[in-house]
Amino acid sequence: MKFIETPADWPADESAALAVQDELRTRVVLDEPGPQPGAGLVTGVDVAYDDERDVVAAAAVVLDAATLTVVEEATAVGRVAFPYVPGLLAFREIPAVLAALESLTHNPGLVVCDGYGRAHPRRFGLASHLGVLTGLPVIGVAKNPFTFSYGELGPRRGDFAALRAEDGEEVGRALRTQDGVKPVFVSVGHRTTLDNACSHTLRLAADYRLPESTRLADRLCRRALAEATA
DNA sequence: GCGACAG
DNA sequence: ATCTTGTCGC
Repeated sequence: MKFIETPADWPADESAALAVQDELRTRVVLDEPGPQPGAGLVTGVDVAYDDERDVVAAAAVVLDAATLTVVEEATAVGRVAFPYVPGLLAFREIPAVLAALESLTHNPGLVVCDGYGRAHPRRFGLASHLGVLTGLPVIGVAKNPFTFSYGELGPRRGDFAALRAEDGEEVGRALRTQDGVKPVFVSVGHRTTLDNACSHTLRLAADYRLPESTRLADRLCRRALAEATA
């Protein structure tokens, strides 16, 4: 377990955070295919909060992409760095996630996080932000649609519908990972294509609606929070 | 101006 | 995210 250090220059308010997003968004790389689905390592990251006690816990779980076997786990705990503001989630989660990722001994490979990447009001959600700061390929898999809408999609695993911005651009996809179950919302963060992001998501969600990486990271950060709070 | 709104 | 019991279904 590692202690979370919030960067000294972390934005203190919403307008400062917006300025940071505006600057960093230009550094997102979208012309790389990214890791091949099913090969190498995939790392799930997640964060849990106890706002009452101002405590945050993050977890990073490294999986073998082919077998979905756990290769390594890391956690970090500390103080909450930013309030939850829709559109500024990254400022709340990233210091904790970075701390967890930094204590890993393995190269994370593809990082999978909760939330969005390009499917964001300013095209710079958590997955994009994390990607730019680490240089790693990152995708975002969210449980709920944000401000974007999507059309009807088939009922079977693998069926999907585009998540489109006002200008018609496809910023992500609503992807059905299990037959007859509510879809997840996939978008590119950094250094991957949307097609590959969806392929990875489907492979990781072999048995449940959510990717195994997120399920394991979620369990681990909750456990770390409980221990830190106890 | 008001509401909606990833985690 | 988090607060929380029972309950419907395989």
